[in-house]
Amino acid sequence: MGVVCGERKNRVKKVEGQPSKNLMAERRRRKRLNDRLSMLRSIVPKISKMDRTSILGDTIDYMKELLERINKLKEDELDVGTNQMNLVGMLKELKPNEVLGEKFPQGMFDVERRNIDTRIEICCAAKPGLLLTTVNTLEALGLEIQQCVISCFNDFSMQASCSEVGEQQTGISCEDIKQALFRNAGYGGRCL
Amino acid sequence: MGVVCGERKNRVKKVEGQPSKNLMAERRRRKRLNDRLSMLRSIVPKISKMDRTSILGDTIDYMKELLERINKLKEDELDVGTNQMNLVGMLKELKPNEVLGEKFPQGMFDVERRNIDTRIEICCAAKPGLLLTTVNTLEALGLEIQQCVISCFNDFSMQASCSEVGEQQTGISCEDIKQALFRNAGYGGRCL
DNA sequence: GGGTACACGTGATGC
DNA sequence: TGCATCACGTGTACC
Repeated sequence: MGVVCGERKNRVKKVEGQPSKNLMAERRRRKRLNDRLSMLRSIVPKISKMDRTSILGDTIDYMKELLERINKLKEDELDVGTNQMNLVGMLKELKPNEVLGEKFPQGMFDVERRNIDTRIEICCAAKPGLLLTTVNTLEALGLEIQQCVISCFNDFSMQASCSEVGEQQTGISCEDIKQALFRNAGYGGRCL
Repeated sequence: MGVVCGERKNRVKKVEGQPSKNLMAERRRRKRLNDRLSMLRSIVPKISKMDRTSILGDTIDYMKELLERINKLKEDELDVGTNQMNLVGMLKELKPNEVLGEKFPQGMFDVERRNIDTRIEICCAAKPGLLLTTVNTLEALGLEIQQCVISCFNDFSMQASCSEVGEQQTGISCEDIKQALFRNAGYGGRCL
């Protein structure tokens, strides 16, 4: 139990000069450890008790909480990320004309029928009066614009859903409409 | 120097039964502390050394890193949040007609000049042929549409930037354009 | 061998 | 008083 007498002095006599150095080193070590502990205590916001054990325990809890918050934030960012992708996709779908030049040097004209609707999609180079003549052409073909989104900045883009008016139901084909719009836009009589 | 003999026993004789209990308590305490330290070491991913001091130091660094990551994520979320707000704002600006009914029962017609541009903003109830007549009206007034976004779903919305053509510069006032568009949309001769 | 880090038992202190 | 925690000096193992 640590109670020893004479013979022990002989055992440790050769390290007589050492203890003081070891003592100082141990003191420095304890100081470093306590400093780190103080830093930890100053960083962790929720300290239940000033115990060394409690400090470490609270630190562990706090780190777990931080990790959870990071996971939550990452999930949220993923969500809004996809949402933003959707919005960007919508905008791109709305006006794909900004990248028209490389993809459709001759413009893009698409007409198709869905039930009673005639869906028209145009994307071509803009020029003065094109909007007016296009709307005029559609009316002349007996197509009434029900819903549409039009934008003309660098290019002219139009997406419209039309219904046929008057008695001339099915009197005109999608291809005819397409050719009429194509010519109206100033291109030749043939399109891709 | 820790080397003591008989007389020391006498000094602590009154607490003879105590040391063993304190000893066990101290052992338990040390064990708890080491357990927490092990948990910390298992949680923190980057452990430079197995030192107690290093473990605490690495824990501190890791916590700071986690806090930075949280701040980064929060900033990002704020950014995409505002970006999304911008996009939503753009879309709302593009077609505020969806909420037209409550806000502008008589439609909204705005015309103003900016340098050589005439900016027109219309938001009113949709009706067949309105797009055509509106474009026609603008042309009749000597206004050539340079840039525009038009949408007609539940309501008709148009934002256009026009330039005056021909020799009739400044021959027409913003108010005149406004009244013309207002009448063209089917309303009376007066608008808000 | 000199240096470092840890575990240990112990005394002191606070509640 | 009893119980828990801490600081301390020391012994010892590892490079």
